[in-house]
Amino acid sequence: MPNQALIDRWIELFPGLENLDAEHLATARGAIRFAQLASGGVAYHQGWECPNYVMCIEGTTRVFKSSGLGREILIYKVGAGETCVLTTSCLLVGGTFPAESVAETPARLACLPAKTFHNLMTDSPPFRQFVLDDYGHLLASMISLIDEVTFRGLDERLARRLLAEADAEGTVTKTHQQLALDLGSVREVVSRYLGGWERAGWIRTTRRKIEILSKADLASYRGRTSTSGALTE
Amino acid sequence: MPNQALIDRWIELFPGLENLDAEHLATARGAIRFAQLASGGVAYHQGWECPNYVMCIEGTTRVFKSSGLGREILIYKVGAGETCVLTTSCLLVGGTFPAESVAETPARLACLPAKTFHNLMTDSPPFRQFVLDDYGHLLASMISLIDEVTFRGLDERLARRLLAEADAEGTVTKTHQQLALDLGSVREVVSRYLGGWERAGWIRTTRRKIEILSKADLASYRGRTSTSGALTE
DNA sequence: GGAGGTATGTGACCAAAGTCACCAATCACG
DNA sequence: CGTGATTGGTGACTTTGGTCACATACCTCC
Repeated sequence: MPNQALIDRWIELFPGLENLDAEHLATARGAIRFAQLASGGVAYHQGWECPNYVMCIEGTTRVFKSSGLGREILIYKVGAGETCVLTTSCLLVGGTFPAESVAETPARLACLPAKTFHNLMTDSPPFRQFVLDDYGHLLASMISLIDEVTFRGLDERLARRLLAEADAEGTVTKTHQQLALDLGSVREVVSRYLGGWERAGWIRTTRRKIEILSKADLASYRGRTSTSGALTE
Repeated sequence: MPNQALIDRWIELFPGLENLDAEHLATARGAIRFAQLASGGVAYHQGWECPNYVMCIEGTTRVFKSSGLGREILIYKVGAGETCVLTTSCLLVGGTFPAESVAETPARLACLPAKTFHNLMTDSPPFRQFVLDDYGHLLASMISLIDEVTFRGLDERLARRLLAEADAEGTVTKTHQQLALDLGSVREVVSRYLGGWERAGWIRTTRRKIEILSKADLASYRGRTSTSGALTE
């Protein structure tokens, strides 16, 4: 894809950028670089320096924390039109990347060099707004992740995850192993719950694919733990 | 305490503010308000609007997420000289407070009204720097919390927590119940581990107090889970 | 110095989730 | 087709951590 086409696509995907004045937008256009990641390619390893502000143009990237072998937990995903918010944190504080980031599908990324990022943060209020909005949303989603991991059962989290991963037809194209990695658990446990739900007629599973038959049952599913109804009283 | 003394104390505690130019600092001084919280007083409830940027002058505040009754998990604490970073997020994104914030000891807070906060964010680069530095650190600490909750045993987390709460003499002045709430667990389990460590001679416990006798043992303690040594290889 | 509140110790039990060890499908590809 | 790799299914077992039910302590305050 020629560079000009990429720039157009980039601007189109991030409408927040249209509020920049001409001068700042020109600066951004001039400095932006594009990178292509194959599926499974590593965008960041834990501990890496963060030389760019990264926006995703195409494909998706998983950002996760990995344990001493075998287990991982998904922190968030970055899709087209979203930014890799952890890079923001690195850039702001000057630290290193605190997690792993790997392309889930082939991905194309727009990278704004740190220097340009900092200049724009200083000079352009709309750019600041653009960056900090995303950041705030990530924080909120991380708090809700902490809440889920601490207080909700794996079954409940799995149900949510299925709904989150489902496409428009209600199909999730993932292996049990991949779901387990998203949740910080292991395959056997995921398989067990899915098996139960299949027997209950809520889903149908085939190799690499899970069809959701009863969105409602999954959505209202609460592990035995739940007192959450009482919360709002 | 007279207002002037509070202002002095505030400026002293937040040296980052000294980089503001005279004009902006004067704006801040003019707008700042002080609030006093009794121990156990609520600074924020989940879902509240966030009308102020909050800095802590004295005492400490716990920011935690609470489950459907009885359980909580500590997200971070705010001590003198620190800011309540979640309020930053609320202010920047315009959302509501996503957790609870309660004074652990009597606390005095400096509050900068949202309007002044936004003006300073726009006009003063040093103020921005001041705010965003803190903001970035919170993300890193939340990721490490997610990691701990997901992959580490409660015993290991308890050991860390004791070390974190210990004063210079190695004494932790907290009840088992309070420790349990910090960790998102329950008293009985905490008591069990403490009992074991007391028998092992690592700590000595008395009512409301835990003395750490062997910092080294606690610090190197790893639940049975640990592959973490293998991580770095 | 007793009464009542607060904090802790503990045993018995249970449930959730991880581990281990297989086996059975399914698929890709030569 | 047939062989090997990937994926999923399942039973048996262990560990961790939460629940319940009490029994003590200890501390405060009249």
